[in-house]
Formats: sequence, C-alpha cells, structure tokens
Amino acid sequence: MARNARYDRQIALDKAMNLFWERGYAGASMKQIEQALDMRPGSIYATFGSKDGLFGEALAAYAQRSGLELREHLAGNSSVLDGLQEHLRCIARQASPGGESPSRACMVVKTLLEASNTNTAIANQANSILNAIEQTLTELLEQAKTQGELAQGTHCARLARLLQAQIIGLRSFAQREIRPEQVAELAEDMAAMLDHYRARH
Amino acid sequence: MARNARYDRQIALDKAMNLFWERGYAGASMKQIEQALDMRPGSIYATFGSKDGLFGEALAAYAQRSGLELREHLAGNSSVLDGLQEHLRCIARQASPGGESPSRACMVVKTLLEASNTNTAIANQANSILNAIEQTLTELLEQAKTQGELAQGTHCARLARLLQAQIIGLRSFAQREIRPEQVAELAEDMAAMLDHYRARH
DNA sequence: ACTGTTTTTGAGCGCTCACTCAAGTTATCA
DNA sequence: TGATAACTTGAGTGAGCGCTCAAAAACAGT
Repeated sequence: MARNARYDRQIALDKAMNLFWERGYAGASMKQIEQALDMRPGSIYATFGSKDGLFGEALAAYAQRSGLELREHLAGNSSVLDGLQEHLRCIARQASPGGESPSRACMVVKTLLEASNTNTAIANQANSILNAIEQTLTELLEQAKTQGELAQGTHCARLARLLQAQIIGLRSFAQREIRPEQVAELAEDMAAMLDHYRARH
Repeated sequence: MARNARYDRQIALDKAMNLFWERGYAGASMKQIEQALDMRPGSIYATFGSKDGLFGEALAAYAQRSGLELREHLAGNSSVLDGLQEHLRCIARQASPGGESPSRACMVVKTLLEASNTNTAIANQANSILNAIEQTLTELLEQAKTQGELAQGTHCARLARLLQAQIIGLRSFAQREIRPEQVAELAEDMAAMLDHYRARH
C-alpha cells in the first residue's frame, strides 16, 4: 500500500562511515554527508534521526568491520600469536600511505581523541568499543596461554592492553607523512616484541 | 607615544594552548577562546591574525614545552636509556586519569588525526613536529649507542620510530576511561621493551 | 485507473560560526 | 596637560551549520 525506500540502509551507512572516518565528526558537514549518501536531508533524518545518530551507527559499523578483520587473520593461523602478528602486519599494509582506505588512523581512536572533551555520548561509545577490543584480546591471549604458546606467568589482561596500545600507536603513527616501508618495519618490531612473551620450548 | 598592550602574549598563548589541547581545533569556538583569554575578538585578531594563526602558535608552544620536558628527564639521568625510560613513566603519571592537564592525549597527535583530511596547513605543522621529535630521538639513541648503552647492531632511526609509536600509543590509550595503575603498568611494559635493545655486558 | 500510504524533496528555519571595524579608551611623551 | 598613537571594545557581518516540514512524487494493493 506504499512505496519502498530507494536507499539501502547498510550501503548508506557504509558511505557515512567512510566519510566520518576520513574527516571526523565535526569535519564532516551535513552538506557533505548528503552528497556522499546521495540523500536529501529529510531522508537522512527520517532514517538516522540526527547527525549524532548517524555517526553512532557508522562507528558501530566500523567496529564490527574491524572485529571481522581480526577474526579473519586469526582464522588463517592455527596459532593465536601468529594470528596476532599477522594482524599487526596487515594493519601496517592497510595503513601505508597510498592505500585506499579513508584514513590510515583508526576511526575509534580518532573519535576518542576528538570527542573526549566535547561530546560525552560519542566518547562513551568509543570507550565501550575499546573496552570490548581489550576484552577480546585478553581472551585470545588466555587461550594462547592455555595452549602453551604464551609463557605461563604472562599477565594476559596487561599484555592485551600493551598490544592495544601498540596497535593504536602503529595506526596513529601511520597517519604521518612517511614512507610505507617504515610503517612495515614498525609493525615488524611490534610483532617481534610479542615473541618475547612466547613460552620457551 | 602610545599605550602598551594590556595582555601578555605568552600568557594568552598558554591559555589558548590549554583550550585547544582540551577541545581540539574545531571543538574550541572563538567565543570560548575569548572567554579563556579574557580578550575581545578585535584584540585576538590584532595579536594572532586568525584562529588558524592562534592555533599554529599554540601548537608550536606545546611542542616547545614537550621538548623541554624530555630534556629535563634526560638531564636527571646520566644514562640516555634510563632517561627515556623515566620519560615514559613520567608521561604515564601525567596522563593518568585525575590529572590536571587539559587532555591525557598528546596535542600533536590529536591535531594530526583531526586535521589530516580537513586542514592541510595544520596537518603539515603536526607532521613537522613529529619529524623533529623522531630526529631528536634518533640522535639520542645514536648517542646511547656510541656510549655503549645500546647494542652495536641497533638501527637507531628505526628504534626511534618504534619509541615514538609507543609514546603515541601510551598517551592515546590513556585517553580511555581507565584505572591509573593500568596506564603505569603500560608504561612499565614499554620501558621493559627498551631493555631488550641494551648492550649485553 | 484510482486510492492510500510512504518516501523524497529542497527551500528555508534559527542559530552559531569566524571575523570586521568604527568608535571609544588609555598610556606615552612633548 | 594636551596631542598623538596604539590598543580595546562589542555590535554586527555574511556564511555555513544542523535540522524541519509542507508539498510533490512514487509505489502497492484494490
């Protein structure tokens, strides 16, 4: 008894995610969003409620996407630690200058730094995502310890936070104007650091 | 033959730096700047030219301040590596939740991430500052190698980039809502990592 | 084809943005 | 003390912001 929506919600969300990832929350104006999504303001507000609402959904979509990537890298390796090292190298490859992603830096970290003292709701969301990632990393490391990959004395939650800080550092560092191989070297050095936590055989 | 300025340029700059550091470039409005500096728009524009100009000077002041801090930590230790480790711990102390600095994260990194795809001039300035820091760290490590602290095979420029990425990661991580001792542990783990590069005696 | 419902459209709302400038004020020096 | 030059003031500029809503358009079911 009525027409269907012309726009696919997921596709629109993906385009919004790319724009916000590239330009940040304040840096992306509604005019630019309208153009990127090829939607008029009324449709956008009917679908997503507000700029905040759209950003929130875009950030959630980004987090989901990132989670999938991590799981893929882990699935390609029987060893958890090998998978995590592969993850670091893959981040370096994606975050190298000349790549096609909207920004070399992580959208969650960009959001955390931008919103922390200006937009509580969005900052809280970024915090929650980082908490969840820390939790996931901790569980993975616990698993590695159980399987004898990690030294028995390893404090997994603490190592998870170190690993997360490394990843944050790697991706933020990559935002500099720098030669791609230097980003790759950096990832390699971080991967090597993980080796120090391996169990001795 | 004329009156003097009521405002001390350096003091005004320092207040602007704190506001920009806390809220970012876009997040700090001229209204807020007027209030923070207790200056009316005409005086601000006569003194600093534009919001961009003021931000540029504030960022430069921040970089200078940070450089002084690093030199202080180094001066307190006869060993360069000890000084760098002390620097990491001191960053963690300052960046712990409950501290009084405008933001736990580094203003240069906040600027790099905010401006990279929206404000070329400012992004370039952040890039230059990070280049200079990398250069300084490289020289310090070369010095440590010459003095026999570092293993002879060490690639100092590469280790400098690793160290910079660690610092970036540490300070961005600290922007999360997290317990202070976890930030301290993180700094400790990063300091321990530096030990692996020490020369064996 | 007609009807009923939903979606799309885009002009334009009130507001805040960075910024200007003529007028007023104040310190300096003859 | 009066002339002069510099600084301060704040109302006001045009532009852009996020957002609204009445009208037009498009489809589904009869």
